Amino acid sequence: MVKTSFYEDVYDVARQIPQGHVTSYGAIARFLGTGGSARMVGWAMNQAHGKDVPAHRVVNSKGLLTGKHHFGNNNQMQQLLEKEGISVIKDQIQNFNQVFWDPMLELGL
DNA sequence: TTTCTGACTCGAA
DNA sequence: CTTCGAGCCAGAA
Repeated sequence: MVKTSFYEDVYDVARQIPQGHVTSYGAIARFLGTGGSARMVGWAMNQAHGKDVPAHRVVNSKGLLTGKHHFGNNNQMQQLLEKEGISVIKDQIQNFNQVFWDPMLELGL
């Protein structure tokens, strides 16, 4: 795997998130080896607009839709997630541990 | 080079 | 419940 920029690594992982599943910024950050630079992942997602990156499948460690405000409408992120079979109530993903997808388990296997 | 910022995370009060 | 501080790091100006 050719390492280019931090962003491409983030996008690459995000694109591999299965439909109906989500992961956290921190999980991606740890997988990339950047450790606690979860902020960078979120920042990368900010630029993910216009790319094939399902940013709506990336939430914070609590399963909260912290970045929903960047999807345009306040409820677009939730709509997308529910469309994939994920229940979201008040920005909180239900059954979070059941829909959580850890890149370490799939890509780092 | 320095400074600032951020869709984070954890712990503490 | 809320608020705060500190750690963390890539990129832009």
